[in-house]
This record gives sequence, C-alpha cells and structure tokens, in this order.
Amino acid sequence: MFSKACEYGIRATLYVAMQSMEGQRAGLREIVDVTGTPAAYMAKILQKLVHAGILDSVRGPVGGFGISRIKIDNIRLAELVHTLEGDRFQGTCLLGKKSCGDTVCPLHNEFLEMKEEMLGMLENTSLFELASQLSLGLGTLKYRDEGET
Amino acid sequence: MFSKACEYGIRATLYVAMQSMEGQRAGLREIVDVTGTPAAYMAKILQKLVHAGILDSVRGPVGGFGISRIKIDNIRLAELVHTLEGDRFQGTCLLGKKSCGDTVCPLHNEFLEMKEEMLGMLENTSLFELASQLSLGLGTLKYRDEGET
DNA sequence: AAAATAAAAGACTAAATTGTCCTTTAATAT
DNA sequence: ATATTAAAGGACAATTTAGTCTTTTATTTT
Ligand code: FES
Ligand code: FES
Repeated sequence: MFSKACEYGIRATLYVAMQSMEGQRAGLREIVDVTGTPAAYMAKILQKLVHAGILDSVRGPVGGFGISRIKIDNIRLAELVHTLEGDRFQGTCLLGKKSCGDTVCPLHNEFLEMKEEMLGMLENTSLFELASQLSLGLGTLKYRDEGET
Repeated sequence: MFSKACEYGIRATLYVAMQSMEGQRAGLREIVDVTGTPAAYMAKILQKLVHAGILDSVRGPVGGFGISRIKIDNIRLAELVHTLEGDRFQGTCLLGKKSCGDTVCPLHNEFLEMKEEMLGMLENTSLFELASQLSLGLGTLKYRDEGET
C-alpha cells in the first residue's frame, strides 16, 4: 500500500507526536528502538519531515525531534503521505492514470466509492487522533514480522 | 496503488477477455498497441498470467492469447492482483505488518472499514463485469499520460 | 519440407527504492 | 575553550521493479 519510507515515517511521526504531547523530545536512537526500523534510513526520513516543516529538531545533547501541539491537531495523514510519497495518493487513479480525467480506467467506476472513502479518511484523520489511540495502548509501532531478527 | 506489472496485467487481461468474448484471440502486438505499454515487458507479464492458468496462449500464425468464458465469469480481480503482486493485498496491513494479527498498527482501526470494502471489491469484481463495461465503451485501456511519446 | 509467424525463455540493462557509512555542523555540558 | 552529544548531509551499496534484447520453440501456411 504505502512505501517503506512512508510507513516508517508515519510510525515515527506518531511516536514523536505521542512524546511531544508528554512534553518529551524523541531522539533518533529512541525512535528507531521503539519502531524497530533501520536507523540510518529512518534518519533520512526524519530529515525529510523536518524539511517539510512537519517535525522540528534540535541537535546536541537533549536534542531530538518534536512536533508542536498545533501541528498535532492540524496535520492530517494525507499531508504526511504526500510528503513521503509525492503525488501517488493525490486524487489519482487506481490503475496508474495521472488523474481520473475525461476518460477513465476500467476500475474507475467499481472503485470510485471506495477510493473517495479512502482519500477522505486520509484527509480527515489527524495526527492527534492516531497518537491519542497509541497513548491509550491501542496499536503498536513495532512489528515482530519486520527486520530485527 | 498497484505495481506497473499489475496495472499492465489487468489492462491486458481485460482486453484479452473482451476479445475472447467476441471469439477473437489477441496477439502481443495488438495488446501492446491497444494498451500503450512496453512490448517486451508486457510479454513477461502475459507469460506469467499464462503460467498462472489465467490466460491461455497458442504460438505461431493465428496464435495469441485468450481466456475461456468460464474464467471470464469466475476469475476475480483479487486473483489477478495476487498473481501479479503476490501477497501484498492479501488480507494485510496498511502499514506493512504481515497481517492484522493480535497486535495492530496505528491505522488499523481508522481504516478497517475502508479496507474491508476494498478487499471485498477485489474479491467480488469479476473479469466479466469489467470487460463488459469496456465493451460498452465505458473506460479506456490506453492512457495519454503514459509512455508513448 | 521450408518459410513465416508468434509465443517462450533467458540474459541482460536501467531506474527507483531501500538501506549503510562516514563526515560535518550545531547544541550542550564540563 | 573543549569534549560530548545528536542531527544534517552526502556518498555509496544492495535490492527490487521496470524494461530491453536475443535466441529458441511451437504452430501454421505455402
Ligand atoms: S481513472 Fe482509474 S480510478 Fe479513476
Ligand atoms: S494492523 Fe495495520 S491495517 Fe490492520
């Protein structure tokens, strides 16, 4: 569904959001540990999120990544996905057309409703909703079936 | 959403189905022309579909690809996708877990309904439905925004 | 039987994605 | 000031996906 970069990025962002809500910064080491993802690769992804203005970072001791409460409330999954995947989920076609324009792919009609629902979901789900659930212990950020031998 | 191989494969299969319903075999040249896809790559994909028992093929003049009426009626999009993508869409997680098992990813709850709908759609949409629509002139197999300078 | 046709098969190249490593820069603490 | 810490940055390696090219095999036509 999503690229690895996007998966990792979502997981990291949610962890950072969770920590920021507790007034804590999250360091790379910590993020990588709690998500079980490749450190150097995650560093790149975090960098991208900082560049995009989604996360903020400070260097040095006591440094790490954070995200403001305003952003936690306002940033939607769609923005995260767009930052990490580009246009791949931006109002586009299931079968690879650039957009569902004038002429339409063979799956357009069958999947129209489903697609609207999915894009709506991405557009309406805030980081806050997701991070809150995580704080309540619903859901995990680290998967056994991934890396980590 | 889907890989190129899968996109191309779906488009090709639908064209072959359309032609088979008219009692015509479809050759690679023709398929490539009508879908606007890279010929040699499409050949690989068609081969895979033949191996999977979805399409049949005959060599030599008057040869080409076909699909039986029974298969047109019974094969669902899910089978096609599974053949061309492996398990990537097989009852699995939006965020990359192998399956929505005991512990669940942060998107599981929000997207559960949507995902069920999508998997249901893949499972319930037959080639016949899609090919019929194409025969009626609804939908296109060749995209301007793709290759083909 | 030969010539022509079209799929099968396999080896290969190109590009994108994923992942690693190593150096630099900024912040803090001693 | 200097040593330490942690992110930033860039160059690289590995893997996967996408795409090409060339030869072989099966079928049909002449
Ligand atoms: S044209 Fe393909 S989903 Fe709309
Ligand atoms: S666990 Fe991720 S969608 Fe179910």
